[in-house]
Amino acid sequence: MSTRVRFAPSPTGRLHTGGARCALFNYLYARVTGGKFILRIEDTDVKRSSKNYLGDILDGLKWLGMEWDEGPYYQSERLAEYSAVAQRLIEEGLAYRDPEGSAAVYFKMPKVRVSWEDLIHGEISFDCSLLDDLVLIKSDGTPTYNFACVVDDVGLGVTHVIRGDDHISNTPKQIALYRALGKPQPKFAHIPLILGPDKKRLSKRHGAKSVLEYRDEGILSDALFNFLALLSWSPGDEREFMSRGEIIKKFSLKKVKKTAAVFDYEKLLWLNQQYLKRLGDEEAAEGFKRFLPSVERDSGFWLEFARLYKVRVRKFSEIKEAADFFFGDVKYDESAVKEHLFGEDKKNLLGGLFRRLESLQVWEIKELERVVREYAESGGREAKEIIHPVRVALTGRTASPGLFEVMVLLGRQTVLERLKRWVL
RNA sequence: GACCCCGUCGUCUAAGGGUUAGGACACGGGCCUUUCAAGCCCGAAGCGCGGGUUCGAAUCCCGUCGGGGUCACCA
Repeated sequence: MSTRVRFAPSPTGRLHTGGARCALFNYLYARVTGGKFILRIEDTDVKRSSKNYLGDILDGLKWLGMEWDEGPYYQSERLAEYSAVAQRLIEEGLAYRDPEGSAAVYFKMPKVRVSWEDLIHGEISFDCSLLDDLVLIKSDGTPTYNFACVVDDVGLGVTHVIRGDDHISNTPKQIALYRALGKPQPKFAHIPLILGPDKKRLSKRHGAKSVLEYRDEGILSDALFNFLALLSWSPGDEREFMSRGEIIKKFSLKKVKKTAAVFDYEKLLWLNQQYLKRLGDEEAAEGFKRFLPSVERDSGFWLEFARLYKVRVRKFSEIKEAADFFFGDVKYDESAVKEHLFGEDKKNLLGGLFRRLESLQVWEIKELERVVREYAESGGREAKEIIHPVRVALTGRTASPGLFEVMVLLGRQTVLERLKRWVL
């Protein structure tokens, strides 16, 4: 029988990191087993559900490249089914109506010990006599989570329930329901939660943002996919930088750890940079442009710009700060100016170079480098003694891509203009 | 509090009865170099604790401590 797994988010919030990782493991398991990845929307809480959240979830899944094979199914469209099943349980004497007279239906919790062989944790057992009778149908006629979940997992023929550890305590209740329904229970795999730096469950504060926010700050889909896969799972060897194909090929629930993982944003950035620097110049340029003012530059500029910067930032959004001097006037860093541009000597130095550059016909990397080095030599100086001040004059800072590349990208006019400010 | 789950460098992890406990991020140092990155090299850093079992325990068992999760007519 082929595997059927599902991701069943509730549209009461955006697709955050934890949800995305849960979806990912389901997705990977479906792909590695050649089964189906089903999407079900648990929208029975009408008051808290919203169209915006739903959109965020669907867009997030698509952006991460986790296309579902079936669905989305909506629980809000299956209310009649839940009522019918509840009715049947009442008739069989396994459930009863609210004695107070509301429309609520309760399940008679069997006072037995249940256990299951969890695919991640091994045997887990729980004494159901500790549990109260379970509300199946609320007084407003809508089903509760545990009930709708079981009815739908049965209806959709779900074979493996892969979900967060926080559902372990729901599992005994659901197993009791499967038994009452006379249906075989699926395999359960409870995957560890993702924790924040404070070792608490990931919250808004640190990382539980929508996956779309990662997209919007210039994290690559491939990188987040790769990073999420590595939380509580590893292929067993020492590989970390892996394509989707490799991950799908290697994924196995057996290699999923039992321990919760702390979400390390720094490592995500590192992984993202690994992807970024391997990007083609054209693609990288498009990514950078999203965070830059829209200015007219030819494609030659953008390709070179991307080539220089894709190894210097960890995510696209960092370009705004890193390369601001290309797209507006320079913001001079005070201490850099103080160190490299103060004094008569520096001004004379730059003045001499300014005159040589002014008369230069060819504005190319090699030629510029030749001129600067010759100029330095003629004055008995090391090249860096002139390169550093020029860099500060042109970029306002002490760190930038190679100076001659920068000079070419900036263009003759801008270079001479900025240099002139420090001459006299 | 009750119940359930879980403890390997700061973090992500590998190995799992006999290894100098391996890798990665971050951190420190070096090389390269016009600076910054990238890259390469080196370094510091870990089996929560206590008992067993065993010739031998990070690994198995028990306890303890610590962390997390769940205890809704929310999902």
